[in-house]
This record gives sequence, C-alpha cells and structure tokens, in this order.
Amino acid sequence: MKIGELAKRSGLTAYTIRYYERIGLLPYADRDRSSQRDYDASILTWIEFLGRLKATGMPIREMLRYAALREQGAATEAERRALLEKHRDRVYANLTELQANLLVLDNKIAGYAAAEQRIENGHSHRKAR
Amino acid sequence: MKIGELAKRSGLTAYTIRYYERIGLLPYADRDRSSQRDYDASILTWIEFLGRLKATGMPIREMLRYAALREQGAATEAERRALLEKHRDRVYANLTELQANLLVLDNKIAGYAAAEQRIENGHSHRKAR
DNA sequence: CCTTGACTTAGAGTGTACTCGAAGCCCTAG
DNA sequence: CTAGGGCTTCGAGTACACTCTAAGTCAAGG
Repeated sequence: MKIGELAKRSGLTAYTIRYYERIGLLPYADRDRSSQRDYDASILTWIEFLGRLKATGMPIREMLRYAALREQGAATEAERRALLEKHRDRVYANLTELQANLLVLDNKIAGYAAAEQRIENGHSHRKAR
Repeated sequence: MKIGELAKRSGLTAYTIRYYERIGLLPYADRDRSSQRDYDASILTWIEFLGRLKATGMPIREMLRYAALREQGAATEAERRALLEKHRDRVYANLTELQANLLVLDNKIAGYAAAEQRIENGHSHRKAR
C-alpha cells in the first residue's frame, strides 16, 4: 500500500505520515524500486493505537518514548506497561475533571434557560399556575 | 487587587492576564493613578469560568465570542446559551470517546500484565494448579 | 534621598504539532 | 511518446496559546 492509500485508510494526511516517520513515531517504511513507501496493512493497527494515545492527550514526546521501547522488542514490555499505566492515571484524572466541568456547564445553561423562561412569562403577562 | 495578587489567586501568570486583556478575553482593567491595573475580586469568577471552558477544550476564538456577547449585556443571553450548549455537546462526545479510549488502554495494560505473569511462571518452572 | 520590587508597554520568542511549497522522479493511460 | 498524477526530499511556513525581554515608571521602606 502506498502513502496515499494509507492516508485514506488511517485518516492521517500523507504529510502527517511522512512527518511521523521523520520523527520516529512510525518505523522507517520500506520503499519500492522507485523509492516510494510501501506499507503493510499491519501499520494501521499501530497508527490506530497512536491515535488513541493522541486522543487521550499524550504528547508526541511520550509517544516517541513508547515507540522507541517497542522497537527494542519484548524486553521493554514492563517499561511500556508502566508508561501506559502512568498515562492512564492521568487520563482518568482528566476525565473526572471533565465530568465536573460538564456539570458546571450544564448548570450555567440551565441558568440561561430559567432566565429565558422568566422573560417569556414577563412578556406574555402570564402567571405561573 | 493588583495584577500580581490576581495572578496568585487565579492561578494564571501576570503575563497571561495581560495577554487575555489584550485579546479581549478579560475586560480592560481600571488603572490606578500610576497606571497599574486594579482588579475587583469579581473578576475571579469570570477567570474561573474561562478556565472551565479552556479545560473542556474550547479554543480561545470561541471564548472571545462568548466574552464579546457578555460585554453586550443581557440581550445576548440566548446566543450565549446556544454557544454553551453547542460546546457542551462537543465536550460530552469527547468525554464518551475518552472513556472508550480509556477502556482500550486498560485492556492493553492488562495484556502486558498477563504477559509478565506468563514470564514469571516460566522462569520459576511452576505449573498452574 | 535612594534602592527595591512590582508594575507598565510594545513587540519578539517559544513549544507543539503539523502543513505546505518547490523541484524533481517515475509509472500508467491515451 | 507524452501528459497526468502520485510520489520523493528538504526546508520553510502556519496556528495556537502563551511567555518573556527591554526599557522605563512609580510607590514604599530604610
């Protein structure tokens, strides 16, 4: 699979894929005889995982660390696990905070809704029954 | 309250407070006779709310829109409400996605844990009982 | 009076993560 | 055989949100 195809399937742009390879987030891809990148479908699994790390707010620096450990093989699994656990805990904390903020947002919105209600009642000169 | 004090109380740096004022996220602060910003404690409520918008991923552009509406008074409440509702829905979607990613992360970690367990069993030449 | 430290402004610099432009190569279809 | 499209590399440019520097002002304490 060439880069354009991979871009379509992964949701990344070809620019981003090259960028990720340049910085080491994606392994250096094999090239065909005209120097074009030729990808195996298995790369998609890795890209998807990277997407999850990104979606949960992991900075590229840390993904790079994980990617480097992965390249070094099975001996680094404990460290990879530790890295993910640390990240998961941060994500969890973040999630909790997000839920709290969502509640505040909901209350604020409810406040606006109540205000609108009062205005409507006022405008129509109706009383609550 | 001067800017240093507000910085301490709000958790923003003085740089950030000036930056926010410059771009219109904070109202232009009154100055004392030596041109120093003199804040009323009520600004803290607004800064805290901005913090929540930020923590839930609202870009500054949109906070600016909200801030501008707020400056225009009560007539813009419906629009402000709509803006917040739109944002809340995005946050909610984001939250849901985050939870899903957290689950995947947990599974991945569990996978590493299981692998470690297998290695330990192998090393000690013990059998499951 | 003089130093110290917090403040002022305008504008430049930083970090993160892309995103794109330029110039050129190579395969396929007409 | 040639035009088109997708690919290559390298390096520059962009967007966002700060973050800091420089040069100067000002009020209070010793």
